[in-house]
Amino acid sequence: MGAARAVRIVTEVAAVDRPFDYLVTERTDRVAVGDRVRVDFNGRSVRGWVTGEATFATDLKPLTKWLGYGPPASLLELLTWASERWYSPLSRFLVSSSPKRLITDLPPAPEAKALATAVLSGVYDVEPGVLEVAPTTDPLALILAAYETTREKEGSLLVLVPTESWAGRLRGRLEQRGCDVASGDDQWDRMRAGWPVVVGARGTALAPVPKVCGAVVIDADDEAYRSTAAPTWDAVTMLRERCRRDGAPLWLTSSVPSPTLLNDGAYRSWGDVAGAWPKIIVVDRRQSDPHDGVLARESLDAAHRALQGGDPVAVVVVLQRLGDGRLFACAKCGELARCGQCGQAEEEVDDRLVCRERHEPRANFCRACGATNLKRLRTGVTTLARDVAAQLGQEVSEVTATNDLVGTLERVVVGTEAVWQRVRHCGVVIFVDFDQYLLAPRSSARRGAITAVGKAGRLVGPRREGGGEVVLQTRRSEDPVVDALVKGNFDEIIDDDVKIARMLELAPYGAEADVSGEGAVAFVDGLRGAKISISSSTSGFLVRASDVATLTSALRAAPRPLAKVRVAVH
DNA sequence: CGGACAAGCTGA
DNA sequence: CAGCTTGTCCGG
Repeated sequence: MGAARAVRIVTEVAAVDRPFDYLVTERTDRVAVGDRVRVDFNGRSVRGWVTGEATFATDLKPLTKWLGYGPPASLLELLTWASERWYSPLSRFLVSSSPKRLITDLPPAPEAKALATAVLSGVYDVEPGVLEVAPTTDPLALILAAYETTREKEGSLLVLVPTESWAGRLRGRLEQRGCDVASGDDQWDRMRAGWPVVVGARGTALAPVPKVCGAVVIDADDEAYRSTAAPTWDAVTMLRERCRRDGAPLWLTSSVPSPTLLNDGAYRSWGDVAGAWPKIIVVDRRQSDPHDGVLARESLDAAHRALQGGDPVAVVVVLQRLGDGRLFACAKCGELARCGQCGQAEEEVDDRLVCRERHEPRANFCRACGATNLKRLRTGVTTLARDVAAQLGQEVSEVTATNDLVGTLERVVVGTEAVWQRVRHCGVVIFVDFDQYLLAPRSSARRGAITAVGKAGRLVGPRREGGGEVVLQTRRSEDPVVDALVKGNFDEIIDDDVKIARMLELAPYGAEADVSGEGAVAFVDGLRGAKISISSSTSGFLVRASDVATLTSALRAAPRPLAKVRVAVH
């Protein structure tokens, strides 16, 4: 009979974010750190996790039952770090790296096999770090290179892509080349057993592999890598920390690396960047005939060229609707109505022009030529589709996130950015109103504009291979973003964004958290005295600090009010 | 979170 | 003052 044993338990009850000790009995003596257990907690039976060993005491209650495997012990420290980093109960992260169904058996993991030499011939060494990669460049060679360089080391290679459907396709391609891949919640047991490769979306950053030997994140700036629900953790920050702890290399790709991604480091180009961007045609709508329809003459020409080709879907027309705001432009000279202070698009309210921030409401006239005749520019997808159909003399399919129509699309598709999900290839993508990106009231708008063109590029193919075309209809042809897209060179944009982030102390040169909910006022009140600044925002408060550590320690030190508070640490 | 128990409110 | 609501505390 061995010494009596006790373990530390964190329960599923997220509101009680603190461990409790329980006694290990004969029927629960197989428990290990990380495992799922059932305990009697204040009179009710709840599930929990073993987070560590505890010192024996006589007044402890016994564990009720061993339920199955949970995250490996080696992952618990990272999860604890994450709960502090994003101001969250530990149980939230324990759930994220636990299986949906209980797992009581683990399969033996295979060894990481060498790739066939035929496959390897196209693979070359790539140093870890941030890689600038054109959107049409196939990342498979990079992933295979990462696999080959880490294969002999102990642990699993994590490969992240923005969507599950991409992960499914990538998985098949890696298996074809001889990799043993685990992906999806139904293969949680394989990950827990330490499968050589794990492929998936955001959640893969918390895959229950015991050790990471390397990680690759494709399109690391994609918004899909950040959780929109609290805790608002992001896969890149998580993997940086995970790889640092496991001494594993990390490869991050992006077509326009953000300051956060660069994180004070440098980036290198991978492959032919400029030539792998699509061919761009800029159409300045200030100069086009005002009697033209939504598509300018040059856009119509490009559409007709595409319709000559064999693509089932030849033409994609994209309209990004950002809120209900409408753009106004001068009916005479075509210049956009923009705020003199912030440069954002203005809209008409009570016969006056105001920007979103209501900086300086002003009389209804054009700054450029003084004309008082302004016209509304924005249209919805349905009216746009009708106009495009009339202009091209073709049947048109509408694609938006809400109308997930199944079946075949017409050769001309009009829609929001939901089209990237529906169409795989086409001859031309036309952004009817590219200014919607350029003038979006977000600091990341410039990169958002470039990313959107990159997604369009995936449909039409790279310029070097004589792919299709991307048409940008704009009133801001002189914009540096448009210029960079035409050249396929984003160095200036990337450097500028870093300078702006430094100047404004945006991430990674400063840290921010949104505080909202009923108890936000009381919570923010309790933050006084800490080295932080507090300002009100649309949803509540914006709390800022010089760095993440200062921010999270201030948040943790503040008393939690009874009313609900949502804290989103960026 | 949710049960336990205490303190406050109400009505015949 | 029973019977109910609302508040506060605490869990191993």
